[in-house]
Amino acid sequence: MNTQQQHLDSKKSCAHDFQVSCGNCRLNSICLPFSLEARDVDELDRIIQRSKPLQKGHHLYREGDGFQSVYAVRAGTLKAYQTTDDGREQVTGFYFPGEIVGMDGISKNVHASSAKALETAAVCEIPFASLERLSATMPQLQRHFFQLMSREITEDQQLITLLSKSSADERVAALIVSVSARNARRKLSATQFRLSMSRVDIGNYLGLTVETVSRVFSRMQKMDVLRVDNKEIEILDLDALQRLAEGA
Amino acid sequence: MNTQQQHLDSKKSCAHDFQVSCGNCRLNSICLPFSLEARDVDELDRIIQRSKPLQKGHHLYREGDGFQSVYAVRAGTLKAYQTTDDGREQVTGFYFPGEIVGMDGISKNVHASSAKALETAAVCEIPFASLERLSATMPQLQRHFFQLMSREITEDQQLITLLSKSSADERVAALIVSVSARNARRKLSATQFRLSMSRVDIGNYLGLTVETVSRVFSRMQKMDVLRVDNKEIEILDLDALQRLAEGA
DNA sequence: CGGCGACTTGAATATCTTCAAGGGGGGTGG
DNA sequence: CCACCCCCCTTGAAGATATTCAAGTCGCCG
Repeated sequence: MNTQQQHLDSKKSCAHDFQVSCGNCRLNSICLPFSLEARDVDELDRIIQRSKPLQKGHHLYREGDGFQSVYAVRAGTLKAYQTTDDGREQVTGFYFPGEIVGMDGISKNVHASSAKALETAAVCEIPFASLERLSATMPQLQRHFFQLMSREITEDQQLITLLSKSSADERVAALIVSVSARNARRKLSATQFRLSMSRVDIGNYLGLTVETVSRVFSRMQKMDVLRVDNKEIEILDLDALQRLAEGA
Repeated sequence: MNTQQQHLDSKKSCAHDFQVSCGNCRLNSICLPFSLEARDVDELDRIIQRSKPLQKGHHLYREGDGFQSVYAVRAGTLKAYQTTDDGREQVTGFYFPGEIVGMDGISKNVHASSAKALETAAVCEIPFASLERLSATMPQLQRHFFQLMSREITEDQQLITLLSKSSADERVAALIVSVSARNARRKLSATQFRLSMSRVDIGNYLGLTVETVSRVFSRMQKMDVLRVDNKEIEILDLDALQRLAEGA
């Protein structure tokens, strides 16, 4: 890819770039550029702003902030959460590299949730107005973004089903399986990884208390399905875990 | 609106039309045409297919069906639901007139859920390929559809919060408040209406058993917040109900 | 080294579910 | 037109699951 190589070179000259371009990003096959032609990727590249790393605990945006952009996660993990009227927090999702966060702000031009880095993270900012403009001329991009939003919908609905129908064991199993699958998608180990989120966040996300999450981990360890060492997870029996997640 | 009147007349000549056009639809201010100019509405009109009524219990589409279109509800109520691997059903949403159903199919070109009429219903079918094409030339339509999808995301996330954090009373109260608000949006009574869904569907949607839903209704009746007569609901104290929904 | 936050574990309690039984309304067929 | 049946809804009592409260451990950062 000659054009990509040129891009790479031209960008390297700028000391403020933290990553070069979508064209040579390790994640481009699962991220927004997916299914775009090389020349279209370059166009997309031009509207994307790569910012400096986001420190652990810092916010990408907050509930109520004006909506300007969606963000592709490049490194690290984010959590999205809402605060209820009475001050409680609800984690609505975790976002891994290659995934898009911030689409909840489109509807009202205001972010409906906050996004916070669970560990040092990096994101690509995609100004939504530019994305809309580009989408009008690039049908594939328009389609792909529709698909990404639709995927967010179906994933939320899966979580709804999980919260509505499943026991504590099933919920935790489903989360671990999900993290495992998303790791595999990025060519990382599906069976050994570090959970970037705390037990509190997990419980919050799954509608359980910390204590319950902890107990479930212990139980699964006793069943030789998992090996848990603080945040380090090793899946010993992925099949069993999947069966658990589906309510066996 | 002269163009609308013409439209109306020209359509009336066709005996198979069940409704005339977006231009004179009672719901156009809350439905897809929202924020479009009159001439754009006409263009939208041309791609929309108005079908004959959908009988109670019949499916608009089923999980696994190829995705072709999204649908605007014109009359009646639909429920969307998924079937889990072990055969259980999860209701993921109720759809009232003016609302769009079927967006979950965009992501994989296959419907991720089924949609079924809870009472005799009518829908406007919007072929998605045409909508995409039109969106490329009508920025407002593109934007509005992005917004509708984003709204579905934020609504799903609200349901997630409800399922994750709220007691049975709060869940039921929230549903009633939601139905009330959606009625008001259509200029119907916010305090008196007929619930088109069964207790089973309500429980399924809210992650509760039928019995629990029934008990909650009874309790609220005793508290003089609601008057419940089978499916007929009268809200006696909307404030109290809202406070309940927010966890008072 | 000290302290604080995150995690684990146990016992008591609450909420919701499950199981069981009965009432009522609408539709169908006699 | 009435009777019957089926489905939906309601209510009660027993039981299960997760929460709450409480205490203690572990690891990390200052």
